Amino acid sequence: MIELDKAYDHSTVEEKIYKMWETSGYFNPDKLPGDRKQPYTIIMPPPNANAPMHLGHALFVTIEDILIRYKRMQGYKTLWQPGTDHAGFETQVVFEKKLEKEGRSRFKMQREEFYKEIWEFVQSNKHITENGLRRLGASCDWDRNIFTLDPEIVRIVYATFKKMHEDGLMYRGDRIGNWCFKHQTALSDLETKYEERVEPFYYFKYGPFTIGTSRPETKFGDKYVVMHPNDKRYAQYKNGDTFEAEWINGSIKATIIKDEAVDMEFGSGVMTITPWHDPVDFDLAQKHKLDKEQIIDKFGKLLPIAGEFAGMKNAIARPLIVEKLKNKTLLVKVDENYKHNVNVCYKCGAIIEPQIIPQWFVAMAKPLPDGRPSLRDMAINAIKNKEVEIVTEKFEKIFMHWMENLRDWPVSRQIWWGIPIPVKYCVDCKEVIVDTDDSIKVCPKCQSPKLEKDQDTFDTWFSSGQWPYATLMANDVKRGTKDFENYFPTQVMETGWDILFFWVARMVMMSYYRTGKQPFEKVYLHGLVRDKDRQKMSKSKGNVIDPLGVIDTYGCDALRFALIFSTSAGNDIPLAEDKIKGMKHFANKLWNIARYILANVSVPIPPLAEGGLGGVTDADKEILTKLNQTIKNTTVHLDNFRLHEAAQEIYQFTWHELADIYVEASKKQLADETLKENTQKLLLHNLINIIKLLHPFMPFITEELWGILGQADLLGRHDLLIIEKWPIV
RNA sequence: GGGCGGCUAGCUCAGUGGUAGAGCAUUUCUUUGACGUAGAAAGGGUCGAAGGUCCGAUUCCUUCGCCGCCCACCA
Repeated sequence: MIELDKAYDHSTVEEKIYKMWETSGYFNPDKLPGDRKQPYTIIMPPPNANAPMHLGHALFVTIEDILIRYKRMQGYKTLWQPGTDHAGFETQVVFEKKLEKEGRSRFKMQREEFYKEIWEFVQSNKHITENGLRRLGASCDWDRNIFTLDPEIVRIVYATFKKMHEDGLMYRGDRIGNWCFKHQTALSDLETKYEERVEPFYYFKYGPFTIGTSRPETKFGDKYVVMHPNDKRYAQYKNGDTFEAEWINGSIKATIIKDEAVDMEFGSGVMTITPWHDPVDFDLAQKHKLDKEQIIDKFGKLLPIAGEFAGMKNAIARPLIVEKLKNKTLLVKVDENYKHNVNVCYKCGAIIEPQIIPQWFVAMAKPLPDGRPSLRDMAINAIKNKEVEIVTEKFEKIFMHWMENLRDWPVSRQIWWGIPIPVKYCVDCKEVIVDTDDSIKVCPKCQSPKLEKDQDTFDTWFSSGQWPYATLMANDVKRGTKDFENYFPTQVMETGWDILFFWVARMVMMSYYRTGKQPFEKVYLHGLVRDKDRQKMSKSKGNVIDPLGVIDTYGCDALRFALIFSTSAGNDIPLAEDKIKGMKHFANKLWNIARYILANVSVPIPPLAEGGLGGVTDADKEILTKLNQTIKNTTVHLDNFRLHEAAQEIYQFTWHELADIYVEASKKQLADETLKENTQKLLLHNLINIIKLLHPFMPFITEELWGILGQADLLGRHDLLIIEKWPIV
């Protein structure tokens, strides 16, 4: 007879069990036993290779691992495709901070040198991330592990770029975009945020008009004054009229533009425009075909047009310019309490300066040359037709709303850590040459050998947006598999709602574009893990829970169960250490149920599946009914992504039915010779079933107990629990 | 400005057209051999407010009140 320790000790179990799984090969769908035909695939959202483990990792691993383990037990050919992400901008920002601490800067480095260092930095952190996933119990197929900068992936990304370029969806445009001075790169709208500021709002005399602005330092070149066509005050002026206006650095010849974009109620109801540095002004200038002039350079300094202010940072120049205008008696009044939103970089908080800098864009609303709808419309249709379903419908609404207002996507970044844009420009004839393997040495149009490489890299999301098919296609090249054929489209994409637009939307669009199919059938979105007061966890608040530390203290299973226990899809998750502790108690409860059964049951009940199990006493009948209900409900909940309800169901049964009631009843029944054998069978039957039901949630303790039951000769023939059959009622 | 969501026990949250649920916390009792990381018992909620539909509403509809989030953004 095997006697268990009085308490479950996770520290002696987890590493051993994980190794057992990994060497078994069962993470790899090709090595799963039995004749498995139906695939079930989840592409793991690749964690940033450089990011330290946080609870977000623990949450996504737990959810995806539950789904995968569940389906594996149900006999599916399960592939959970892991990978890590170079995370272009994110990683470069982290690395630049590191350089800053060392008193260095990328702007004083060679590009190759910088790239090499950051590559090594990422490679060394990558293993830490991957081992963290192992400690969380992730049953993903490490044989297929892949990195976003692997050459096979890059080739697929380039092929997409080339096709988009040929199809006229990828274009290089002189459009206004967000510019971060600190990082010296363009950013998409998603990568900026608004902050409320109170700043002075100035009214200046401009010829016969009074104009309002919060940014006098951009106004040097302003030579268009815009007013509403219905503005009765200025009915005597016509569109295109000109006049002389005394301005900051002398007299300016100004032109009147009438446009309904002007709000007569705001400010003075009249404005001058700065098309190079303001999106609204830019649109107006495009519409009326007006000149555009750059006032501020890429570093936030005023250009020579600013006269004596040239070379100054705009913030320093502003009060001086106001002072000068005041001395020229052009300052009318100042509103000191003007509250407005300022666009800032989401990483560093530096003010974003709109700039016209040539960037590559993907057309979102342009129909495809092969007759298919635009990228945007394909994604909208996918949701409407339910080819892609987002779990919890509210996100479908949010998704649609965003999609319908989508603008073209700028995909070039002026950063170095990323996939270079595979384009060369002919110095002589300006031809744009797409060269995905660096093989073109002379201009195909004018034969000039003077070619310049595009210096930019892709937005990370341009490559990760292709991740579902790119990983599978890359596997096929690297490993000679038929993964794309076998596993695409995938079944579930599980990720945080915060990257619904960044990532999920892009994956849907690009997948339809490249493969004609949806990348995944379901999207399950999880929330943010917060502390018990619903505060976001952050280092500065000191409320961060380190998942690996928690695993050391309470065990991985306890952490997983706590994360999943009272959360529904899409809602943020408050997690306190108490909760994890409570779930450790639950693991211990399960352990002790097994301990009791091992001490009291000596006969195996082969063949388990072939019945012979019936209730004799009321307690017997009751527990069998409840067990069957639990199996049924758990299965239905899992099928509908209600993981928390499934967890609660099992918890309730295990503790409050099996332990509290039946185990107690069994003590008397075991003493009665006429009931003894049947009671033993029922105890074992219940234990085996809850171990199976719990396995996706608490993989370590269940696998350990399974092994012990096997050693005690209570299971008949058995393999690892990870591939046992899911109970069926 | 547009959109989405929440409001249920002290706390954190599930759930439901038919007499309200869990975990934690609180109180009392119990050291009988599965487990004191436990067991037994108890207290605690007009399910945000008002109206409507219904035999019946915490659940469906409307309005309102707080709270939160997303998107857009005014010179």
